Amino acid sequence: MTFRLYDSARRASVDFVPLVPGQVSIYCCGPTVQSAPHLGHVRKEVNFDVLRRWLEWSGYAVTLVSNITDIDDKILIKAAEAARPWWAHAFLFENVFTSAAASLGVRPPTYAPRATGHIPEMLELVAELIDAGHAYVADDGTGDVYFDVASWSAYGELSGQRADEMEPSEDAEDRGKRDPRDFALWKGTKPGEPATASWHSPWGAGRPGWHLECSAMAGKYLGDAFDIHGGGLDLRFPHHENELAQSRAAGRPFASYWMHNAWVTMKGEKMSKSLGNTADVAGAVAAYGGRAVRLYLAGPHYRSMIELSPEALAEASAQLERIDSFLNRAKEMLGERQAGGPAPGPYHGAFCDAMDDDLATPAALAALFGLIREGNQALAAGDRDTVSAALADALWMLDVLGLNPWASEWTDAARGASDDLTGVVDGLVSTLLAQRTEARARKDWAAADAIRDSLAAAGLKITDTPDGARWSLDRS
RNA sequence: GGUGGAGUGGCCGAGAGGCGAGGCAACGGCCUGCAAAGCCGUGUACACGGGUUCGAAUCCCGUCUCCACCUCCA
Repeated sequence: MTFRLYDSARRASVDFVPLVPGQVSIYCCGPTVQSAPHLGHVRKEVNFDVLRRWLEWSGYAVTLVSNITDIDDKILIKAAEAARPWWAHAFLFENVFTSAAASLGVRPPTYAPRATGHIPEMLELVAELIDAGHAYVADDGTGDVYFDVASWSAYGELSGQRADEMEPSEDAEDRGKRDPRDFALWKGTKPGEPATASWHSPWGAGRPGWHLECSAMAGKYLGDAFDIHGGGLDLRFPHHENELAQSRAAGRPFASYWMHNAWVTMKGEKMSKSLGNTADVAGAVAAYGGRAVRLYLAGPHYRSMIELSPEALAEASAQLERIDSFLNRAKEMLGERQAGGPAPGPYHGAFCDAMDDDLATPAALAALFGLIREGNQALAAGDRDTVSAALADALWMLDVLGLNPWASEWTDAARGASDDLTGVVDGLVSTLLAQRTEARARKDWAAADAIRDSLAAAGLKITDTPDGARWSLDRS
């Protein structure tokens, strides 16, 4: 079975055929680093990280480009409010964003180009568009350069919008636009803007428009034609429509497939800064752990809206406990013995089929849980071979999803965290557990339960196993 | 006005003409000193009204409700 994906442009699931056999090039719109990311922003990171991992496991060499928009109206405004230079503001939040993604096990993209580092490429694209008759310099002296939507008849092909049916823009800042639908490629510097936020161009000092950046950077890193363009559903129009128009109008084929993830909602409404209903990534990670948050974001299908609630995160956490409980018990049973190679069973095949079917993570998780049930049965029956195979395959599936607790992205994060006191707690708790074991041995249940209760009060869950008591953090 | 999406059992969440995805919760049983975990079992759900069909949550027609995009937005 080959990989199939839902192409937003064609509005259908189609077989994926890369431009170059064995290679996949992906451009995914990254953050505008104006403030800390919320869960909606990182959903995209997680979704596309899963895509990348699946393609890599499928044998493709993947190049993933995710840009950093580090110059933009909002950055200038927010930086001014914070009384810091815009470039310092942008870099600060780029770092916040990067660590938020890392805290969810998202691997860094192959390239993360910053808009400000690619002004020459952007100017080149603008020049091409002007030469081709698809862009014009505003005649009001502002130095703005606009894309001429009326000159590009295919405009609207991505979003299905017909230019003549659109609501007229109420943008008061139209300045020198010939048509309200035209969008800025280059913004002439306005009075009062920092001199550092201004670059020379043949049309006067200014800075790039948002849409222009992505086309220019995609072209530089992936070439005029590449495989997949991704981003949040809300970018489809106008941002992606504009990217597509300006790229094709400049003679560049651009993306073969468009993938858009749905957003995170709160009380049924889209999470967004303008609505003020955002949930901080760091807070969720602190409360539930990065893997639980990742599972919450990656579990539902990427094209489904997901509602954020404490219950939803708690459930993801409960699911993770079921997974980890099997992993840990299997590891204990097998000891140092390596998990066996996955003799691919029905669950393995079901998992792969699901992932090949437009990243159907819900069905993939169902396969994982089926495998875990099988593994738990084998555990109870003392069937080491089956446990070994189930463990190996479960770890493989978890690697695909970025949820393998023993993979470096999670073990490194734990090791690097200054507040990881696992070893310390283990030392303290083991003494108490030893006392409890003695109490149980002499059937002093009251004493044994008192120790368990006191540990529970401290937030630790104690589980008795045939090989002794185990403790874990109780996140429920 | 234009363009899309959604309404599934107590909850979350898949599926998209015919065998009850999966998870969480609940209940019963096994196991356990008791728990926990695990295992076994228990659910006849698809907004509403019609229609097509041997058969519809899935197709068609109509209705209602919700959300989003068309303006910065993952």
